[in-house]
Amino acid sequence: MNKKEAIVRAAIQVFREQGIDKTKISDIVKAAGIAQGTFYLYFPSKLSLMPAIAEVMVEKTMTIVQETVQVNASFPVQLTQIVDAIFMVTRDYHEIQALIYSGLASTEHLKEWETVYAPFYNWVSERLQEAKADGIIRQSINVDPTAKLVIGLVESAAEQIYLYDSEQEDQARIQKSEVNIFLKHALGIRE
Amino acid sequence: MNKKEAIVRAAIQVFREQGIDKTKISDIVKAAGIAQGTFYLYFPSKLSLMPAIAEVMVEKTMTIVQETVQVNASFPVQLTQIVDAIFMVTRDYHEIQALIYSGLASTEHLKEWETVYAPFYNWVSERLQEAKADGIIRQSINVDPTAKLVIGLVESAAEQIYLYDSEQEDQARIQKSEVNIFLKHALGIRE
Amino acid sequence: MNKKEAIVRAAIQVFREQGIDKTKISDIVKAAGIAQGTFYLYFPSKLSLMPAIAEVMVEKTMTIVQETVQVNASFPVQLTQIVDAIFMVTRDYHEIQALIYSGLASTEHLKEWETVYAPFYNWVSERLQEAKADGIIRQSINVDPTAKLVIGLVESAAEQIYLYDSEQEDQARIQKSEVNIFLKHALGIRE
Amino acid sequence: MNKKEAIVRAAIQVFREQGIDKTKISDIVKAAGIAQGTFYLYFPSKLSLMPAIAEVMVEKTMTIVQETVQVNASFPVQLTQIVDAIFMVTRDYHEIQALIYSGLASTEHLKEWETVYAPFYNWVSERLQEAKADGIIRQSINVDPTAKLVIGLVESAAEQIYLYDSEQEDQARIQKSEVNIFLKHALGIRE
DNA sequence: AATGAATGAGATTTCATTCAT
DNA sequence: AATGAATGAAATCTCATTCAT
Repeated sequence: MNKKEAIVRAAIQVFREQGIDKTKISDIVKAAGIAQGTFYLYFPSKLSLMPAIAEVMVEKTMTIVQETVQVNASFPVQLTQIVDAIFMVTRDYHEIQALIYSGLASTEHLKEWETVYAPFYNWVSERLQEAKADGIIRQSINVDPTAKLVIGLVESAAEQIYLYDSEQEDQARIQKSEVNIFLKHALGIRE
Repeated sequence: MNKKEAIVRAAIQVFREQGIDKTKISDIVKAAGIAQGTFYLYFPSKLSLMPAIAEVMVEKTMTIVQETVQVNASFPVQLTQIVDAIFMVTRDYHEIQALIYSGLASTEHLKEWETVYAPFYNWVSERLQEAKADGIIRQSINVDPTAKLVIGLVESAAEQIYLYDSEQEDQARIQKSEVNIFLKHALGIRE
Repeated sequence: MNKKEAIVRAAIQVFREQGIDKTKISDIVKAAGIAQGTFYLYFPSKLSLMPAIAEVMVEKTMTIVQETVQVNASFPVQLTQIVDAIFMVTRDYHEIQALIYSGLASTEHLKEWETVYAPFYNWVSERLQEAKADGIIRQSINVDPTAKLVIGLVESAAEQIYLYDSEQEDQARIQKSEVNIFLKHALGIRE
Repeated sequence: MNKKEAIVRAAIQVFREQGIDKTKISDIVKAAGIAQGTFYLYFPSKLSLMPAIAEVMVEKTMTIVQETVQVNASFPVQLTQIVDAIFMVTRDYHEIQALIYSGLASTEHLKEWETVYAPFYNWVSERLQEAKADGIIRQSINVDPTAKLVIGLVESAAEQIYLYDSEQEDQARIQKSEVNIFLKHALGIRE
């Protein structure tokens, strides 16, 4: 069994349950079923876990997105699917997103953050590029920065709902609909 | 002199300088010029400062926004001014925003958060309402949820820039321009 | 209203509820309905309360004893009444007795202790003196030390019961009966 | 080397020297020769030491009693030896007895107290049983409750002397003599 | 006499980290 | 590689006491 992976898994679980600040290394090792000292064979500190956690989270995000978004669907449909996917990830992992955010921010691991998140930005960027090439969205769009804006917009919209309560599916449906309309206009979608 | 206020002021300052994790209560009281025990007269812990800090931050935001946005300007101009203002606040206080976010999230003060942010949401909502009444933006807009989307979008765009480095004015200018165009289409602004 | 008395009353109440160690001066003043600083106008410290509390306790004890013991009763009857009275006091105030004991012990107020308890010792001593004069108990008895032994014996017997639970009336009845027989022989009572 | 035992040993020593109130945990760990944090590995607080201390104290008492009381001596002689032993223990450890008493009383460890004291009660009870079988004491005696009365009587008599001053050997001799006579009659000893 | 906010020395407590096994 | 008891520096927190009002 891979101890490093066990540590990361356990950390995600414990962080979600009690927050990053209140979590002691001893909580993590207990959850991982390993000895206190073993932790230090793999990570020099609590914060150094963050990039590894971030990586796992981005993988999860990508998995959910790719499971949700149909390759052959039209761009407008794909866009609503992306929104669905991001809402889903936010609902299930918003505590982790927050802690990655503040955990990375409070260290010198910041540069790794961009690298880690890059695959998701790129993937959306590519979708936008295709849509632009197909003439489905306005031609004035710069795909790279716009991809980031879209992801930021949707994530923040989802957080506004799920920050308080992850059981808000009614609210979430309304918010998603608002986001879709907002995006349709922002991107100048022609149907 | 109001000690409670002094504590909050000092906490914001010290948190900005050294981050929330590295800040000891003793740093805060030193900066506030009060005795260690006095802190506990007003706050039971470091995290319980968060709602009070959030309140001050929203006040600061409102002040900057109202100083930046001209009352008589047209809505499109006001919108770019709102974007400028949010970027400004984010640049100067992104550490605080991050910590409010994770600080609130890791406690049970979540419900207070909506209340605290409400004035800002409302203010933008009113601007949108006026613009809608004047026929400047598309009539299909629901002003309340859209106000939240707009603020979330701009904040997340600003954070993408300033999270790494608050000296990125060139990058910021480009990002703001992207946001403005994005918003112009999203809101269906007619000039 | 007499503040000093209010403080002593409040202290007894709070000490009984939470023990001497866990009781802060702030708890006492809160219960007494006075300001923190006022305490120090009457007592220089928490432990300096002890002699005053002890005095009140001995008064209570004497009151109960004198209400229970009939002046005209024969000595053997009076003795069982004394046992009843001490059991009663111990049941209701054993926490206080313990804290007076340790409270006085941990200070330099020890000398006051003897003075404070003296009236009770003396009263029992007088009863023994009378009984001796009446030839009801053995003539070899030294009344003063024996009075102390009797009180010590009965108190310790009562504590053995009530230390754990003040609702032990069945157990208490048995124990009292044992004490009475023990004392009857110890004192050489002739009936 | 057993750290838990070292802590209890050190605590008894330091408590005797400076009293329970004035003793800091840091004093205990210093005396035990361990690190501050190690204390918390074994005990959550100063008061939680009490049951462990009580146990050691009862062991010490038993040891002294068994060293003092001669197995082949007649019961009357054994009884005076028991009195001697209890006076000795009280002289040397009255501070500890007081603190066990109030320390146990102020916590929820009360139930353990009976268990801890049981061996001593039983041992005296057995002596009484033998004496009763040998017809040396009155046949109406119930050995178990009487054992407790005897121990309580002697302890309280000893405390009356040594509470104030452990150098009172003259007083102690007189008091012991009083106790012996008192007991001789109470138990109906036939010589 | 009475108040109670403020104090700060000093206690408790935590927990990341080490290291002998 | 793995362990986990032990560490102790460094933090939090308490609360008796003061003192300006």
